[in-house]
Amino acid sequence: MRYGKDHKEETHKRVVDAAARRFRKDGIESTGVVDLMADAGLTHGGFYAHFSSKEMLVKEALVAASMKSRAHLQGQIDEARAEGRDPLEAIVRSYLTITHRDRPDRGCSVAALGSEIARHPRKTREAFTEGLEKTMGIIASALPEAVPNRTERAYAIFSTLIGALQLARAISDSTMSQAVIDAGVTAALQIGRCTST
Amino acid sequence: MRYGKDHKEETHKRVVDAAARRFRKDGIESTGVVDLMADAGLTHGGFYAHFSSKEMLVKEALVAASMKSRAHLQGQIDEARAEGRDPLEAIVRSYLTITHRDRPDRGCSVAALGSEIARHPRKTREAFTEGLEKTMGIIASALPEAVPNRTERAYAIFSTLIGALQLARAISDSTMSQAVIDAGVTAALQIGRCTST
DNA sequence: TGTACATCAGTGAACGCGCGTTCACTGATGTAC
DNA sequence: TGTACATCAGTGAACGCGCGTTCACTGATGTAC
Repeated sequence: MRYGKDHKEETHKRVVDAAARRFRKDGIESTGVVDLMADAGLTHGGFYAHFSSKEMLVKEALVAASMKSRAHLQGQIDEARAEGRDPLEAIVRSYLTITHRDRPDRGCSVAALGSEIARHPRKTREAFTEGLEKTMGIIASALPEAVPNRTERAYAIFSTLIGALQLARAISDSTMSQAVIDAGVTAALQIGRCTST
Repeated sequence: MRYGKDHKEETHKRVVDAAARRFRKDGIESTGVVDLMADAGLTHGGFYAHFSSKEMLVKEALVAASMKSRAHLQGQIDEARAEGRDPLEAIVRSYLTITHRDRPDRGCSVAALGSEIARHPRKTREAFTEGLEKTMGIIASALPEAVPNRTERAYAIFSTLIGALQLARAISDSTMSQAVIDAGVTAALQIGRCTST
C-alpha cells in the first residue's frame, strides 16, 4: 500500500508513543519488538524501517516521554501562577499522588525506569541527560526567587520525587506506601522553600 | 559426591550472595540462571535443588542484600556516635559517593533495582517491604532526638538518597552527575535536621 | 576391618518459547506515457 | 482518459540465540553388615 507523504512519520510517532507507554508499564527489557509494534497496530517486520535497533527506539521513547512530562510540568506551573497558588507545591502535589503511583504507564519515565536507564548505552543516557537538564530548569523556575542554589535544589527535589514514587510502588503495604508519598511531599516542599544554606 | 552436612547450606548462601551482586550490577531480568550459577562456580542444573524458581532467588537475594546494608548502616552510625560525629551525616555522606555510584554491584539494591522491584510479584515485594521497614527504623534512629516525625523523615531521606544515586548513575555528564550527588547530600541533611514542621 | 549399598549435591543434555534482527514479498497508490 | 510501471510502508516466515525449567544421570562419601 502506498500512503500519503506524512503517513510514515505519523506511524513512527505512533510506535514511539506506544513504546513510551509500554516501557513505563512493563520495563524496557521485558517489552519485545513484537509487543511494541502490536501496540501500534502493526506487525514486527516493519520495525527496522523505522528504527535501526530497539535501542534507538528506547532513546526516542525516552526523549518523547521527557518532552511530554515537561509540557505537563510547565502547564501545572502556569496554571498555579495564574491562580495565585505556589507553583512548586502544585508540581510536587500533582507528582506524588496515588494515581501516579498506580499508573506508571501514564507517568514519569524516570520513576518508572530510573534504575534501568543507568544500564543503557552512553548514547541513550546522553539523550536522557539532555531532557533531564531541561526538566530541572523548569523545576528550578518553580522555586521562590528568594531561594539560592535553585538548580541544585531542583536536582534534590526531583531525586526525592522519583525516589518516593519508586518506593511507594515497590512497597506492598498500602499504609506505608501512602506514608512514603506524604513524607515525599513534605520533604520536597521543605527543600524548595528553606531560604537558608 | 557426598558432602559434609553444612555443605548444601553453604552453597545456597554462595549462590544468593553472588546473585545479589549480579542483580545489582546487570539488573534482575538481564541475569540468567546460567550466569547466576556460574558466578557461584556451579552449573545451572542444580539450581532447582536450591530454589523453586528464579523468583524465589530474587526474593532471597533482596532480603540478603537488605540485611547486609542494614549491618553496614548500623556500623556507620555506631562508629560516628563513638567518635562524636553526627550519625545522619555519616550515613548520608557514605551513601552518596562516587564510589557507590560507580559500583552498584557492591551497593544499595534499592538504588540499583528500584524501578524493577515495583514490577515483581507481591510475595517478592512483601519480603522487600519487610527489609525496608527495618532499614527505615535504623535511619530514623540516626536522626537528632529533638526532631519530630522521625519515621516519615527517614522515608524522605531514603527517597532522596536512592533518587539522587539513580540519577547520578543515569546522567552521562560527569559534572552534572556530581552536582546531583552534592545536592542530594545537602537536601538529605536538611530533611533530617530541620526542627520545624 | 572389608565389602555392598544408599544417599544426594551437582552435572549437562534437552524441552518449548520468545527474543532482536533479516529479508523476500505484497499490493495500493502516484507517476509517466 | 486509460494503461503500464515504479514506489515503498507494511507483512510474515525464518535466522541463531539465550531464556527458565526438567530430568536422567554421576560418583564420592557415609552407613550397614
